[in-house]
Order: sequence, then C-alpha cells, then structure tokens
Amino acid sequence: MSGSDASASSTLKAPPAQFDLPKLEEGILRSWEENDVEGRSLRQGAEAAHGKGDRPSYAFYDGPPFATGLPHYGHILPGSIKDVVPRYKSMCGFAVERRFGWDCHGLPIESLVESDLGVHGQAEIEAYGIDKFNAACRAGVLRFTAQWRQTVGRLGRWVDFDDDYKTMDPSFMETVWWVFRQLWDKGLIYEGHRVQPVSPMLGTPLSNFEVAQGPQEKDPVTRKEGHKRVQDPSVTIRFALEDEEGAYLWAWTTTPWTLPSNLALAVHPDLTYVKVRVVETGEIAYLEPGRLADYQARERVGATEELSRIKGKDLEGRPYVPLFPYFAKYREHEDGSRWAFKVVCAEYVSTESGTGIVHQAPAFGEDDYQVGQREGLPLVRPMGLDGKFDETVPDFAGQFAKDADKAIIAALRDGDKLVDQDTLVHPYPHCYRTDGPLLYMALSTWFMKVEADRDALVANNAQIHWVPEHVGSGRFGNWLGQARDWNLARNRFWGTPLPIWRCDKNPEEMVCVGSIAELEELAGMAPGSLTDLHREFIDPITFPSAKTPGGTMQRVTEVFDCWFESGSMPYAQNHYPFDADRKEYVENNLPADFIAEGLDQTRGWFYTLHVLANALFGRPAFKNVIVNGMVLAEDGKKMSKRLKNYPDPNEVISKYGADALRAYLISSAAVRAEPMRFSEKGVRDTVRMVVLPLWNAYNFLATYASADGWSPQAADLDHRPESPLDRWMLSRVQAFVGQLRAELDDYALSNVVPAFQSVCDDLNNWYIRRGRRRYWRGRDDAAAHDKQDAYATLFSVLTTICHAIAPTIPFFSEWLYQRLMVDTGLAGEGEDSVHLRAFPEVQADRRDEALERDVAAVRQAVALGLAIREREKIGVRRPLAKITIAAPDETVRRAVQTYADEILGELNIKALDVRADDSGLVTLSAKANFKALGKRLGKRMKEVAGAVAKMDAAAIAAFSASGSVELAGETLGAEDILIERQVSGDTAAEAAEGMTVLLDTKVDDALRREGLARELINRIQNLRKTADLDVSQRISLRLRCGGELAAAARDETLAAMIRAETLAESLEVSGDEAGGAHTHADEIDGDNVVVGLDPR
RNA sequence: GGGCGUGUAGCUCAGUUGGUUAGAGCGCUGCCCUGAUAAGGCAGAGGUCGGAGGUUCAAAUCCUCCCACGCCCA
Repeated sequence: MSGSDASASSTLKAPPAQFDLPKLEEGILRSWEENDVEGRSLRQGAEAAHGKGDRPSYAFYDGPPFATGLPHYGHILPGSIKDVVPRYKSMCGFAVERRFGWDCHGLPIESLVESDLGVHGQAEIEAYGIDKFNAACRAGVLRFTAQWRQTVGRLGRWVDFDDDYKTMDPSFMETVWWVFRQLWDKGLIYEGHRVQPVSPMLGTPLSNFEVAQGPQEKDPVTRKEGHKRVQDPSVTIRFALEDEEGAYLWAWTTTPWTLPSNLALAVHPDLTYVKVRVVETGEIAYLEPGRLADYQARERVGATEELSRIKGKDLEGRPYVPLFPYFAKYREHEDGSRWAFKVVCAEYVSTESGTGIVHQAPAFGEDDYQVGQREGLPLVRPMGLDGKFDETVPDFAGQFAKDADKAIIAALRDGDKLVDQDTLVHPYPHCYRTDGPLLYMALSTWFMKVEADRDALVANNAQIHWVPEHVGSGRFGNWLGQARDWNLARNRFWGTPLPIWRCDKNPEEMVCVGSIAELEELAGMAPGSLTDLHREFIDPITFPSAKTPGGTMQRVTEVFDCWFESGSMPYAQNHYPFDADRKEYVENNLPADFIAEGLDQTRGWFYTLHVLANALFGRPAFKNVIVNGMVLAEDGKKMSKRLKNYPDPNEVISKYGADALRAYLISSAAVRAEPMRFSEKGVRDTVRMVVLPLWNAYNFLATYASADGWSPQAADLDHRPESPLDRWMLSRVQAFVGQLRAELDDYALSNVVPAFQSVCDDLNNWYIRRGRRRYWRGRDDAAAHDKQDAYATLFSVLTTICHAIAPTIPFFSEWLYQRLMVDTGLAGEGEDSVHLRAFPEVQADRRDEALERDVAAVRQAVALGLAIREREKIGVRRPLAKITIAAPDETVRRAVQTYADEILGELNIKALDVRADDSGLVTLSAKANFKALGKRLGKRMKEVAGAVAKMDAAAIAAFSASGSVELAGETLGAEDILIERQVSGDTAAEAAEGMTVLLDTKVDDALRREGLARELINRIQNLRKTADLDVSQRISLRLRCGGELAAAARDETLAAMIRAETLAESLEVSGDEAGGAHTHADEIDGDNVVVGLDPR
C-alpha cells in the first residue's frame, strides 16, 4: 500500500505523537480503496461462486435487511459478527462470498408509499393504479442504500454492495417462483382459510404489524397495543333446544352482527352446567352456574330453581333451532345426519364472562374457525371485505356489520330470543389508518404444509451448530416441534406475485408456473419479452384453459409473504437453477457454512430458511449460526428514536473508532443471545483497554528501534533466543494463537477480545517491563546479541498478535501491519494487507508450558512481595536485604531460584532464600473438606466440621505426618481435611496457594543510602521528563543537598549509578548552588534537595 | 395467555455434578512505581446473589410460586 513510497526505509519509523483511532481508520479506508484490497478479498469469494479460483469455498449467507430504515446497532452487531467470521475464514485459506442483500418487498415500503401518496387500502390503491403504486415502491425502496453502504463500510465490514441481491430483481423473483413450483409439485401447497383482521373502510386485511400500529392507547388491563377501549353491546340470547320442549341454551356475545352466521354453540367439555327454571317466567335454561350467579348478582336475571346438573361433554351434539333462517339449509347433511346448529365442545371456553356457552360463527373468529374445522361445520361469511351484509342475509343486506348490531338486537327482541341486553367497555383492535374497528373474518389464502414434516425439521435441526446452543434446542426446537402450516399469501401489491393461474370457468383448474419462459410459452409471448414479474406486468397475462373449453386462465391476486422470499435467498440470490454458471456452487454449498442474525429471526429468517431447505432438499439450510441478543439502550429500555436514548452509530464511530465499537459489541453478552445495554462509555473504555495496549507495545518497539536504527530486515526473525524471557513470551503468544483459533473455530466470539487483552497485558506488564533495559544498551555492547534477540522477539510477537487479531479489529491491525511489515519491506508480492495474509498457525515447538508455569510462580512471588511492601509502607525504591520464599512444591522452588534476578530486580531486594518448609512463617489451621465429607457424613457433618476446626498445631502436625486422624468417632483421611496457612499479623509475610513470602525489613546504612540514591534518580528522571528531554540526551547534573543525601550522592558506587541511570556526564554535589537550565526543588525523608541539570 | 432467555458489587459480567470468606474487569478511594505507555502495581470500600416459600447436614446453584425486563408467538 505504501509500496509507492520509494524512500521506505527498512527500519521502523518513530511512532506518531498522537493516537487518534478514527483518523487512523479513515486513512486505512482510503488505502483499502486505493489499493483495491477489499475488492481483491471479495473477488476470491465471487470467483469461487462461479467455479473459479483454487481456494475451497466457505459459504456465507447474508440476511437481507429492509432498506427502508437506517442502520442501527441491531444491524451493526450482527454486521460485526458477519465480518469477523468471514475475515477469519478468508485468512484460513477459504474463499468467502459475501454479497449484501436487500429485502425490497412488503409492508414497510408499502406503508411508507401509502402515506406519501395519501392512498390507503385495497380499493384506493387499485383505483390509483397498481402500476403507479408499485413504481412508487420501486422508486422509494432503495432510498437509504447509500447511507447503509457508508455506515457498513465505515464499520470496516467487507461485503459486496456492487454485486448485491435484491428481492425485487426479476432473477430473484423467478427463483422464488421456481421454489414455489417445487413445493407445488410435491403437493405441499393448498388453498385454505385463515381468520385475519380486516379494516372494512380500507377493504383490506391487515398484518399483525399493522394491527400493532393501531391506536397507541395501550390498554391498562390487557396492555395490548393497537387496541382501544370502546363500548360494545353485550347480549345474551336464548337458543331453543330441538330435543327438549321449552328448554333453552343461553349464550353470550359482544358482536351481534355475527349472530346471523351462527352455526353452533360451544361448551367446555369438563365444566359442569346447570339446568334451571327461572321462577318468574318459568323458562328452562342451561348455563354455567358461576356465570348464572354473576347475572343474578348484577340483577340481570331473577331467582331460579335448579333442576339438574350436567357435564359439558354430555351436552355435546344436542340440536337447537337456528336463530335466523338464512343458513338453515346447513341443519342437516344430505344423508340426514346433523350438520350445524348443535352443541360442540371446545377447550377454550372460559367462565370469565358470558354464560359458559359460546356462540360460534366460524367465519368470524380464530377459535370459532378452528372449532368449525374440527367439527366439519360449513363456512358462512355473508359479507365482503367492506363489512357490509350481502343478499344472503336479506334483512340486513347493505348494512355495515357494526351498524347492523342495533337492528339485529331489535329483531332478536321481537322474536323473544333476547335474555339480556347490556353494554360493555373493553379493548378492541382498531385500524391504524382509519381508526375504525377491525373485523375478524376467514379469508381464502394459500398454505404450505409444514406440520406434516415436523419430524424432518427437528431431525435436520439437530445437525446445526447453534451459538448459543440453547436457542437451537429451546426456542427454535420448540417452534419446529409445533410448527403450523405456513400462510404464504398476502393481499398486497408490491411483492412477488403468486404464480398460480386459475380457470375463470372452473376454479378447480389451476396452473402453477415455475419460470418466466414457461409463462411466456403458455401466454404465447415472445421468449425474453417478459422482463418484470411484478403485478402490473403479470396480472394482465391470461391464456386459454387447456381443460375447460372457453375458460380463461387468470392469475390469483395474492403476492408472497416476503419471508418466503428471504427464505428462498440461498437459491434466489444465485438465480438457481437458471444460472448454469452458479448452479453447481449452490448445490455444493448447501447447507451454508455460516449465518448470523438476531434472536428475533428465530421465527423469521432462520425458520423460513430451514423450512424451505428441508422441503426442497431435505437438508438444513446452514451448519453454524451465531444468534445475537437485542441491543438495548443504556437505560435497559428498547432503543427508541423518539426517546433519543442512544447515541447515533455514525457519531460513535467517528468519535471512538469502528474497531472500538466492534470489539465492544462482539465481547458483549449480546453474542451469546442475551440482551445487552449499549453504553457509549463502554465503547470509550474499549479504546483504552483493547486498542491502546497494543499501540503502546508498538510504540515502545518503534521508539527504540528507530533510535537504534534496528531493522527487522537485517534481523534473523526465526532465531530461537536463549533468554527465558523471550522464550516465555514466544510461548505465551503461541498459547494465544491456539486459543483464538479454538474460539473462532467454535464461533465463540465473546472470548476473543479478553484473550487478546490478556496477551497484551503479559506483553506490556511483564515482557516489556522486565526486558526494557535490554533495549537501552549501546551498539557496541558486549551483550549485543541479547539486544538483537530482544528486538527480534518483540517484533515477531507483535506481528503474530497483529495477524491473529486482524479479523476482530481490522483497522488498527492493518495500520500495525503496514508499520511492521510493509514499511520495512518485509511484505512480499500480494502481501500488502494483513487481511490477505494467512492466519497464524500454532507453532507447537515454540510452546513451553513448564516455562509458563515457572513464570506464573515468579509473578506470584513478586505480587506477594509487593503486597508486603504495601502493608509495611516500604516503597520499592528502597532496597531491602533479603526475601525468603517457602514453597513445598519443588518445581516452584526451582522456578523462583532460576529466575531469582527477576524477583530481586522487580522487588528491589539484594538476596533470595528459598526453602521448602514454611513452618516458621505461618500458623496452620484445619478445615473440613465439605465436598469430600458431606455425602459420607450427612447429618453428622456439622459436628465433625466443628471438631476439625478445633484441631491445634500439634494435632495438625500429627495429622500431616500420619495422614489420618480420629475425630468425633470418625476416621478422617488425608483428603478429608484441608490445611490452611496463615501468616501472623506482625510478620512481614504473605501467603498464597503453594507459596509463602517473607521480607527482611531491617535497613542498614548501605541500604538506606542506596534507597536515597534511587530517590534522587527518580527526582532527576522526573525533571528530565518535565524538561522534555530526549531519552538519549546527555546532561550535566548538580545537586544541592546535605546530610545523608549528600553522603549518598558522594558515594562512589552510588554516584556512578546515578550518572548511568540519568545519562549524566558530570555530577556535582554542593551545599549551596544548584543552578542550571532546569531545576527542581524537592524533599526526601525530610531533607531538602534541589536538582539542577543542563543538556550537554 | 404460551414458549425461550435474563435478573449476582455503582457498571459489564464469571460462578463447575449443591460444599462453607460469592469472584473478575471497569469505576471510586488510598498508597506505590515509571528511562515506552494515554499506562502499570498493591490494597481498600462496595453484595438482603430479583422476592417468597420448600428440599438438604449444606442453596447464588435444585424445586414451587411470584415480580421485573427482553425476544418471539397467540
């Protein structure tokens, strides 16, 4: 990328003074653009999809978002996941096709266009013209694609927007037809009814989405959206039993307009009903006794006399006289058996309201419809979508259903069929557009059979690797287990039309068209003349019936549920099977290797992909899926544009950087499908905790390498260094690479960033911290080869980490790669980006687990030593004479002995004493091992535990020696008692698992003076820093001080140390003057000191 | 109403087949260290483990009910 820079030196450049991640990222974006880096990566995938290239393909499906809104965190989170995995797989040698997709059809855009045009509902749209309406949808649907491309690109996501797929493309739509035709041929498609909410004023059925958009008055009781509290009639009607003279069934309804369509009465099979005589009128009635009491309590019914009790199921089948004459023909089948107007059983009948006997109009309620289907009742729907009664109900013909309520009630009263009339205020769904009440009615629609194939769906699901696992086995698995047939059709306009042509003379005769060519042939059109499959082009196409003389085949009016289109995406994005070029690719890459979407897609895209792949190919649609949880606002609420309770994603990226946002998101609970609270502070902290440590490490290397003129090109980077510190760090990095590979191979993204932070911590706070002096030596130093090792090791460690983290933080890793490999001329042909390189392999021969354990022991000893110094208030600058480390484990003892210099240097101590026995340092106490003893002892546990706790030093010693003890009548073995070590409060000691550390806190004159010398060095270094001197600047130094400080500064050895540490070529100590270009006055142990220095 | 999750320190989260001082990181406070670091080290404060019952010698963990939040379905 900077290959054009002819003057590129092979040494590392000094690091930039400022760390500005967003700015750095924008530079990387430009260089990716200039050098076609993203394009080269994407083309590898595209080539594989066309059967070219030599890389094995890794199939990734990108789920299409609706393009009608702007991208938000609900897209950015899965977008990040969808970038990390393909980048990783690309670095692992696969070709990953990554095509962006757009969901173009459906309600979101239709609703927007309805608003824009001010045209609402089926009738208005048809009057306006489907062609014009669809043209407006087409023109508007991609209005935000530029913003999407900008945000997704800025996020660093590599995905092909040029070769994207759109569900409105003719090629996509043709494959949807093909998919449907396959289902048709397999006999999986049937015509049926579904009860749907209808807005009568719009003359249109509404989707659940539209219903929920209704009046925003959230009902305080049901808390249902889209409902509004209205007053409705509440009527109780008597139905005369045919088989019992003078006896009636009392039923209740709030929708009198459905009574003309009554076909049955439902009772709960297990409820008990009473037969009573109303004292006042002598009428005999059946109903549920609790409900009767309620009517009586409200004084709607007078006193009654109970005659008998009967179970609901014993009422089943009893015939009654039709309430109205209109559909009395359904009373009996042709064979004379009872058909309608009888009592049926239904579990859903409740006793919360009404009479316990429910009026059934199968065309006007979901429950009624189900009961009607089960009982074989006819479907009677005496009105169209406009809600007006037709001629089959002559008394009310032309009246709107709700308006007819009054007349119907009056008719019932006149016929003496009304027991009670009241009103009721209750929540009822209303139209989001017209504000009028919705009517539920059974409408004809098209279904795909799913229920029959549940077993196969479940079996195929077992092959899918779900992350997290519980979504697959729980939510998704349960859903499959009770899957219902899929209503595929919508009475809408902007969608892929159902390719069914029906004969106008014989509705039974249908043709399902599976391709454009087939339709052209049927309709006698010139091949290639049909270029668009939307309704305005397809609906007018008719052709003569092949079976019914004089019949004309006309398309049914419905379009597909847009979920059917997105579920067809694996085939449709490749124009399968029509595109010969990609046919094989599609077949070879089913199921896909990987998809990722949000938890809300469980019943959405995940489901439709699965159902269609199962129906078409008998296979699952994907092998691995990461399900992310929902991103909530910081307050735990849903993110809401209206409430503005979250920061704009573009602003967050330009403020903190995309790498920070990505790292933050993919480390969150959301990648385990749990909800996460998005916090801007979290992103900010991620810069500091994830990106900066790596920058700091590079900064260190670059600072010294450029000062030293060290060149990685001249170095032997494969050299096996001798220093244990180097070997440890190299081993540590191999462990990191292995861990990252394991996590990524398992699609467990949430652990990637913590593993990276951990290795950076070891790099910065142990490897560099302990090794920094190795980089200070001059060129001619006798230990020059050690310095070479130090540079080479640090360089190779940074390079490896840079590659391994590249999929996660693509920008900073690219920047680092440019500095380490490209600027220095190490990158070869085609290696100009880290993202075109191979992911690091684990080099097992560089792993040294024993060494890693040793270093862990050393670091523990240091931590304990620092804790003691803290408690004893002895700063680390003050040297101490001796540290004693007691450890029973021999390998630990050998480790601290071997790396004694590290411990002594880090803790500023002169001598180390290692021993096995810590008996002089700690007191021992005994505790029962509950886990081991609990099961065995049961109730005696408490008593024995008490006895163990009381063991004294002698008893513990005896137990340690023999490995067994008798307590409270129980024989306890070595496993049953835990010995705990505790240092006594008055010794300078600390104990931890397997190790006890003691410091000798006695300070003699020599130690004290050395401590003072180090204090002086500290003041001088601080002054150098405030004076902003270069780290290699030589100085001359003057100190004004007296007493012990002067004695320390005049001591020959200590003075040499001061000069060496501070790069002082001269050192004067006087009692009065300490002038110079830079001076600083301070106090050490109560004595004044003035430091003066001049650059030389 | 149903299904699936979630609820542990101010924040983000660990917490193994139930096992006895409930942990980490961040933040806060104090001290220390600094010849790379925008850092770092050591410690401290901070918890009715959502609530109530129950099982058990022993419950954050198992059971029941309830509450809150999220997604999906009705």
